[in-house]
Amino acid sequence: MPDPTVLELALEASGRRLTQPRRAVAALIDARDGTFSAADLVADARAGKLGVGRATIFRAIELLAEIGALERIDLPTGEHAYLPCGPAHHHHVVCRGCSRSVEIGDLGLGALARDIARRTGYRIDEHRLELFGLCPDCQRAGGPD
Amino acid sequence: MPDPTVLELALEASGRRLTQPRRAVAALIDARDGTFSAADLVADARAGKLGVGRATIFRAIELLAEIGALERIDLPTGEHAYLPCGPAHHHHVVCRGCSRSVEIGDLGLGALARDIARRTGYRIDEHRLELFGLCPDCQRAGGPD
DNA sequence: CCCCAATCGAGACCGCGTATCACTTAGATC
DNA sequence: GATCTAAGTGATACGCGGTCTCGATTGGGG
Repeated sequence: MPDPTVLELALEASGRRLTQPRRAVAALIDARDGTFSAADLVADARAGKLGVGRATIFRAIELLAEIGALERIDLPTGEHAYLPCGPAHHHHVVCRGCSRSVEIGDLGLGALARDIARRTGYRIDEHRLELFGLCPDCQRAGGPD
Repeated sequence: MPDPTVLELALEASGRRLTQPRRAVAALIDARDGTFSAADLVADARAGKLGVGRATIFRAIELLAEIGALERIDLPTGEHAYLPCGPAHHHHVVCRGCSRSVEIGDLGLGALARDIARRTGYRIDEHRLELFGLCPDCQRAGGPD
Protein backbone atom coordinates (compact mmCIF):
# COMPACT_ATOMS: atom_id res chain seq x y z
CA MET A 1 0.00 0.00 0.00
CA PRO A 2 1.55 3.34 -1.02
CA ASP A 3 1.44 6.46 1.11
CA PRO A 4 -1.89 6.92 2.80
CA THR A 5 -3.86 9.50 0.89
CA VAL A 6 -5.70 12.50 2.22
CA LEU A 7 -8.92 10.53 2.08
CA GLU A 8 -7.49 7.59 4.00
CA LEU A 9 -6.09 9.92 6.60
CA ALA A 10 -9.49 11.56 6.95
CA LEU A 11 -11.08 8.15 7.38
CA GLU A 12 -8.54 7.19 9.99
CA ALA A 13 -9.03 10.44 11.86
CA SER A 14 -12.78 9.97 11.89
CA GLY A 15 -12.64 7.16 14.39
CA ARG A 16 -14.42 4.76 12.05
CA ARG A 17 -13.02 1.42 11.05
CA LEU A 18 -10.42 1.53 8.36
CA THR A 19 -11.65 -1.41 6.32
CA GLN A 20 -10.37 -2.81 3.06
CA PRO A 21 -13.46 -1.76 1.07
CA ARG A 22 -13.23 1.78 2.39
CA ARG A 23 -9.57 1.98 1.47
CA ALA A 24 -10.43 0.67 -1.98
CA VAL A 25 -13.12 3.29 -2.51
CA ALA A 26 -10.80 6.01 -1.26
CA ALA A 27 -8.18 4.85 -3.74
CA LEU A 28 -10.72 4.89 -6.57
CA ILE A 29 -11.66 8.44 -5.71
CA ASP A 30 -8.02 9.48 -5.51
CA ALA A 31 -7.44 8.04 -8.95
CA ARG A 32 -10.18 10.28 -10.32
CA ASP A 33 -9.86 13.80 -11.53
CA GLY A 34 -12.78 16.15 -11.20
CA THR A 35 -16.29 15.34 -10.15
CA PHE A 36 -17.67 11.84 -10.36
CA SER A 37 -20.92 10.02 -9.87
CA ALA A 38 -21.58 7.01 -7.71
CA ALA A 39 -22.07 5.05 -10.90
CA ASP A 40 -18.55 6.01 -11.99
CA LEU A 41 -17.09 4.46 -8.87
CA VAL A 42 -19.20 1.35 -9.26
CA ALA A 43 -17.92 1.00 -12.81
CA ASP A 44 -14.34 1.62 -11.70
CA ALA A 45 -14.65 -1.03 -9.01
CA ARG A 46 -16.04 -3.54 -11.46
CA ALA A 47 -13.37 -2.71 -14.04
CA GLY A 48 -10.63 -3.10 -11.43
CA LYS A 49 -12.08 -6.43 -10.32
CA LEU A 50 -12.30 -5.09 -6.80
CA GLY A 51 -14.76 -7.11 -4.83
CA VAL A 52 -16.53 -4.05 -3.53
CA GLY A 53 -20.31 -4.12 -3.52
CA ARG A 54 -22.50 -1.37 -4.84
CA ALA A 55 -24.09 -0.70 -1.46
CA THR A 56 -20.66 -0.40 0.10
CA ILE A 57 -19.64 2.24 -2.40
CA PHE A 58 -22.73 4.27 -1.62
CA ARG A 59 -22.06 3.85 2.08
CA ALA A 60 -18.45 4.93 1.68
CA ILE A 61 -19.52 8.02 -0.23
CA GLU A 62 -22.00 8.84 2.50
CA LEU A 63 -19.36 8.35 5.16
CA LEU A 64 -16.78 10.48 3.40
CA ALA A 65 -19.37 13.20 2.95
CA GLU A 66 -20.21 13.01 6.66
CA ILE A 67 -16.64 13.54 7.71
CA GLY A 68 -16.28 16.41 5.28
CA ALA A 69 -13.78 14.80 2.93
CA LEU A 70 -16.27 14.70 0.09
CA GLU A 71 -19.05 16.96 -1.02
CA ARG A 72 -22.08 16.45 -3.16
CA ILE A 73 -22.82 19.08 -5.75
CA ASP A 74 -25.84 19.42 -7.96
CA LEU A 75 -25.03 19.75 -11.62
CA PRO A 76 -27.19 22.04 -13.75
CA THR A 77 -28.64 18.92 -15.36
CA GLY A 78 -30.06 17.83 -12.03
CA GLU A 79 -27.60 15.00 -11.60
CA HIS A 80 -25.63 14.56 -8.44
CA ALA A 81 -21.88 14.51 -8.53
CA TYR A 82 -19.28 14.21 -5.82
CA LEU A 83 -15.86 15.66 -5.37
CA PRO A 84 -13.17 15.45 -2.72
CA CYS A 85 -12.52 18.65 -0.82
CA GLY A 86 -11.25 20.16 2.34
CA PRO A 87 -13.33 20.62 5.47
CA ALA A 88 -13.33 24.43 5.55
CA HIS A 89 -16.33 26.36 4.32
CA HIS A 90 -15.94 26.96 0.62
CA HIS A 91 -17.65 26.79 -2.75
CA HIS A 92 -16.85 25.22 -6.08
CA VAL A 93 -16.24 26.30 -9.62
CA VAL A 94 -16.86 23.32 -11.87
CA CYS A 95 -15.76 22.96 -15.48
CA ARG A 96 -18.52 21.92 -17.87
CA GLY A 97 -15.91 20.32 -20.10
CA CYS A 98 -13.63 18.17 -17.97
CA SER A 99 -15.56 18.45 -14.69
CA ARG A 100 -12.45 19.44 -12.78
CA SER A 101 -13.15 22.02 -10.15
CA VAL A 102 -11.40 24.47 -7.91
CA GLU A 103 -12.43 25.48 -4.44
CA ILE A 104 -12.98 29.11 -3.66
CA GLY A 105 -13.22 30.66 -0.25
CA ASP A 106 -16.04 32.69 1.16
CA LEU A 107 -15.17 35.86 -0.78
CA GLY A 108 -17.65 38.03 1.01
CA LEU A 109 -20.56 35.64 0.71
CA GLY A 110 -21.00 35.44 4.44
CA ALA A 111 -21.53 39.19 4.51
CA LEU A 112 -23.90 38.93 1.56
CA ALA A 113 -25.89 36.26 3.39
CA ARG A 114 -26.15 38.51 6.44
CA ASP A 115 -27.36 41.32 4.23
CA ILE A 116 -29.98 39.05 2.71
CA ALA A 117 -31.05 37.94 6.17
CA ARG A 118 -31.54 41.54 7.18
CA ARG A 119 -33.55 42.35 4.07
CA THR A 120 -35.78 39.31 4.12
CA GLY A 121 -36.15 38.65 7.83
CA TYR A 122 -35.11 35.05 7.28
CA ARG A 123 -32.62 33.51 9.67
CA ILE A 124 -30.16 32.05 7.19
CA ASP A 125 -28.14 29.11 8.40
CA GLU A 126 -26.93 27.51 5.21
CA HIS A 127 -26.00 28.65 1.75
CA ARG A 128 -24.58 27.06 -1.34
CA LEU A 129 -22.98 28.74 -4.30
CA GLU A 130 -22.01 26.73 -7.34
CA LEU A 131 -20.40 28.17 -10.44
CA PHE A 132 -20.15 26.44 -13.79
CA GLY A 133 -18.07 27.30 -16.80
CA LEU A 134 -14.97 26.33 -18.69
CA CYS A 135 -11.55 25.88 -17.13
CA PRO A 136 -8.50 27.45 -18.84
CA ASP A 137 -7.52 24.14 -20.48
CA CYS A 138 -10.95 23.52 -21.92
CA GLN A 139 -11.18 27.11 -23.14
CA ARG A 140 -7.96 26.59 -25.08
CA ALA A 141 -9.20 23.25 -26.38
CA GLY A 142 -12.39 24.97 -27.51
CA GLY A 143 -14.42 22.73 -25.22
CA PRO A 144 -18.20 22.39 -25.44
CA ASP A 145 -19.51 25.88 -26.24
CA MET B 1 -62.82 29.17 -14.78
CA PRO B 2 -61.64 32.04 -12.57
CA ASP B 3 -59.11 34.65 -13.68
CA PRO B 4 -56.25 33.16 -15.61
CA THR B 5 -53.28 32.88 -13.29
CA VAL B 6 -49.73 34.00 -13.89
CA LEU B 7 -48.83 30.46 -14.83
CA GLU B 8 -51.67 30.15 -17.32
CA LEU B 9 -50.72 33.46 -18.86
CA ALA B 10 -47.13 32.29 -19.17
CA LEU B 11 -48.31 29.10 -20.85
CA GLU B 12 -50.48 31.06 -23.24
CA ALA B 13 -47.65 33.43 -24.08
CA SER B 14 -45.31 30.54 -24.78
CA GLY B 15 -47.07 29.62 -27.99
CA ARG B 16 -47.75 26.08 -26.78
CA ARG B 17 -51.16 24.56 -26.69
CA LEU B 18 -53.26 25.56 -23.73
CA THR B 19 -54.66 22.16 -22.88
CA GLN B 20 -56.93 21.08 -20.05
CA PRO B 21 -54.25 19.01 -18.31
CA ARG B 22 -51.80 21.90 -18.43
CA ARG B 23 -54.37 24.24 -16.97
CA ALA B 24 -55.07 21.70 -14.27
CA VAL B 25 -51.40 21.38 -13.34
CA ALA B 26 -51.01 25.16 -13.35
CA ALA B 27 -53.96 25.40 -10.99
CA LEU B 28 -52.46 22.79 -8.68
CA ILE B 29 -49.24 24.73 -8.53
CA ASP B 30 -51.07 27.97 -7.88
CA ALA B 31 -52.90 26.35 -5.01
CA ARG B 32 -49.56 25.49 -3.43
CA ASP B 33 -47.49 27.62 -1.17
CA GLY B 34 -43.74 27.25 -1.16
CA THR B 35 -41.68 24.62 -2.88
CA PHE B 36 -43.17 21.33 -3.98
CA SER B 37 -42.04 18.07 -5.46
CA ALA B 38 -43.41 16.36 -8.53
CA ALA B 39 -44.79 13.71 -6.20
CA ASP B 40 -46.74 16.42 -4.37
CA LEU B 41 -48.50 17.40 -7.57
CA VAL B 42 -49.20 13.80 -8.46
CA ALA B 43 -50.76 13.32 -5.03
CA ASP B 44 -52.74 16.55 -5.39
CA ALA B 45 -54.05 15.46 -8.77
CA ARG B 46 -55.08 12.09 -7.42
CA ALA B 47 -56.71 13.64 -4.37
CA GLY B 48 -58.62 16.10 -6.53
CA LYS B 49 -59.78 13.30 -8.81
CA LEU B 50 -58.29 15.12 -11.75
CA GLY B 51 -57.71 12.74 -14.58
CA VAL B 52 -54.19 13.95 -15.12
CA GLY B 53 -51.56 11.31 -15.70
CA ARG B 54 -48.24 11.17 -13.93
CA ALA B 55 -46.25 11.59 -17.12
CA THR B 56 -48.27 14.64 -18.02
CA ILE B 57 -47.48 16.26 -14.70
CA PHE B 58 -43.76 15.72 -15.25
CA ARG B 59 -44.09 17.09 -18.77
CA ALA B 60 -45.97 20.14 -17.53
CA ILE B 61 -43.29 20.81 -14.93
CA GLU B 62 -40.62 20.52 -17.61
CA LEU B 63 -42.52 22.86 -19.89
CA LEU B 64 -43.09 25.45 -17.19
CA ALA B 65 -39.42 25.30 -16.31
CA GLU B 66 -38.50 25.78 -19.97
CA ILE B 67 -40.56 28.92 -20.29
CA GLY B 68 -39.11 30.25 -17.06
CA ALA B 69 -42.27 30.17 -14.99
CA LEU B 70 -40.92 27.48 -12.70
CA GLU B 71 -37.51 26.69 -11.36
CA ARG B 72 -35.95 23.57 -9.92
CA ILE B 73 -33.93 23.95 -6.78
CA ASP B 74 -31.83 21.37 -5.02
CA LEU B 75 -32.65 20.98 -1.37
CA PRO B 76 -29.82 20.29 1.08
CA THR B 77 -31.18 16.76 1.39
CA GLY B 78 -30.47 16.13 -2.27
CA GLU B 79 -34.12 16.13 -3.25
CA HIS B 80 -35.40 18.22 -6.09
CA ALA B 81 -38.10 20.75 -5.47
CA TYR B 82 -39.83 23.22 -7.74
CA LEU B 83 -41.20 26.67 -7.21
CA PRO B 84 -42.92 29.22 -9.38
CA CYS B 85 -40.92 32.33 -10.07
CA GLY B 86 -40.36 35.22 -12.40
CA PRO B 87 -38.17 35.06 -15.48
CA ALA B 88 -35.49 37.54 -14.38
CA HIS B 89 -32.18 36.30 -13.01
CA HIS B 90 -32.50 35.79 -9.30
CA HIS B 91 -31.83 33.44 -6.42
CA HIS B 92 -33.93 31.95 -3.67
CA VAL B 93 -34.06 31.95 0.07
CA VAL B 94 -35.98 28.88 1.17
CA CYS B 95 -37.47 28.25 4.59
CA ARG B 96 -36.56 24.89 6.10
CA GLY B 97 -39.77 24.96 8.07
CA CYS B 98 -42.61 25.83 5.72
CA SER B 99 -40.63 25.72 2.46
CA ARG B 100 -41.90 29.12 1.42
CA SER B 101 -39.29 31.15 -0.34
CA VAL B 102 -38.53 34.65 -1.45
CA GLU B 103 -36.66 35.68 -4.54
CA ILE B 104 -33.66 37.89 -4.22
CA GLY B 105 -31.94 39.80 -6.95
CA ASP B 106 -28.37 39.62 -8.03
CA LEU B 107 -27.03 41.65 -5.10
CA GLY B 108 -23.54 41.92 -6.43
CA LEU B 109 -23.18 38.26 -7.28
CA GLY B 110 -22.49 39.01 -10.91
CA ALA B 111 -19.50 41.09 -9.86
CA LEU B 112 -18.40 38.35 -7.48
CA ALA B 113 -18.60 35.81 -10.31
CA ARG B 114 -16.45 38.04 -12.50
CA ASP B 115 -13.94 38.34 -9.68
CA ILE B 116 -13.86 34.57 -9.31
CA ALA B 117 -13.41 34.19 -13.05
CA ARG B 118 -10.42 36.51 -12.94
CA ARG B 119 -8.84 34.67 -10.01
CA THR B 120 -9.38 31.16 -11.31
CA GLY B 121 -9.06 31.65 -15.04
CA TYR B 122 -12.36 29.86 -15.53
CA ARG B 123 -14.86 31.31 -17.96
CA ILE B 124 -17.96 31.31 -15.77
CA ASP B 125 -21.25 31.18 -17.56
CA GLU B 126 -23.67 29.99 -14.91
CA HIS B 127 -24.01 30.28 -11.19
CA ARG B 128 -26.53 29.27 -8.61
CA LEU B 129 -26.89 30.53 -5.09
CA GLU B 130 -29.37 28.96 -2.72
CA LEU B 131 -29.92 30.01 0.85
CA PHE B 132 -31.73 28.01 3.50
CA GLY B 133 -32.98 29.05 6.88
CA LEU B 134 -36.12 29.95 8.78
CA CYS B 135 -38.63 32.53 7.65
CA PRO B 136 -39.93 35.10 10.16
CA ASP B 137 -43.13 33.13 10.79
CA CYS B 138 -41.30 29.89 11.48
CA GLN B 139 -38.83 31.68 13.74
CA ARG B 140 -41.72 32.96 15.83
CA ALA B 141 -43.34 29.54 15.84
CA GLY B 142 -40.04 28.08 17.02
CA GLY B 143 -39.82 25.96 13.87
CA PRO B 144 -37.42 23.04 13.46
CA ASP B 145 -34.19 24.09 15.14
C1' DC C 1 -6.14 -15.08 20.17
C1' DC C 2 -11.19 -13.99 20.90
C1' DC C 3 -14.97 -11.69 20.54
C1' DC C 4 -18.61 -8.83 18.87
C1' DA C 5 -20.13 -4.66 17.09
C1' DA C 6 -19.24 -2.49 12.92
C1' DT C 7 -19.18 -3.42 8.40
C1' DC C 8 -19.87 -5.92 4.16
C1' DG C 9 -22.13 -8.05 -0.18
C1' DA C 10 -25.96 -9.66 -2.67
C1' DG C 11 -30.11 -8.67 -3.97
C1' DA C 12 -34.72 -6.86 -3.18
C1' DC C 13 -36.80 -2.72 -3.09
C1' DC C 14 -38.27 2.23 -3.79
C1' DG C 15 -39.17 6.62 -6.02
C1' DC C 16 -38.07 10.08 -9.48
C1' DG C 17 -37.95 10.82 -14.01
C1' DT C 18 -38.06 9.22 -19.07
C1' DA C 19 -39.55 6.46 -23.19
C1' DT C 20 -43.01 4.19 -25.86
C1' DC C 21 -47.13 4.06 -28.35
C1' DA C 22 -51.93 4.00 -29.35
C1' DC C 23 -55.45 7.41 -28.55
C1' DT C 24 -57.35 12.23 -27.98
C1' DT C 25 -57.68 17.12 -28.77
C1' DA C 26 -56.46 22.10 -29.63
C1' DG C 27 -56.91 25.11 -32.82
C1' DA C 28 -55.83 26.40 -37.68
C1' DT C 29 -58.20 26.02 -42.20
C1' DC C 30 -61.91 26.20 -45.04
C1' DG D 1 -69.37 24.60 -37.52
C1' DA D 2 -67.07 20.45 -39.75
C1' DT D 3 -62.48 18.73 -40.88
C1' DC D 4 -57.79 17.76 -40.41
C1' DT D 5 -53.41 16.95 -38.21
C1' DA D 6 -49.63 17.72 -35.38
C1' DA D 7 -49.21 18.41 -30.56
C1' DG D 8 -50.39 16.52 -26.53
C1' DT D 9 -52.12 12.77 -23.41
C1' DG D 10 -52.22 8.62 -20.38
C1' DA D 11 -51.18 3.88 -19.28
C1' DT D 12 -47.47 1.34 -18.70
C1' DA D 13 -42.82 -0.21 -18.93
C1' DC D 14 -38.35 1.01 -18.08
C1' DG D 15 -33.74 2.92 -16.18
C1' DC D 16 -31.23 4.49 -12.64
C1' DG D 17 -29.69 6.48 -8.26
C1' DG D 18 -30.03 5.38 -3.83
C1' DT D 19 -31.72 2.64 0.39
C1' DC D 20 -32.93 -1.49 3.11
C1' DT D 21 -32.48 -6.21 4.75
C1' DC D 22 -30.13 -9.88 6.41
C1' DG D 23 -26.88 -13.42 6.88
C1' DA D 24 -21.77 -13.53 6.54
C1' DT D 25 -17.32 -11.24 7.47
C1' DT D 26 -13.81 -8.60 9.86
C1' DG D 27 -11.30 -4.82 12.38
C1' DG D 28 -9.18 -4.00 16.35
C1' DG D 29 -9.67 -3.60 21.51
C1' DG D 30 -9.09 -6.59 25.55
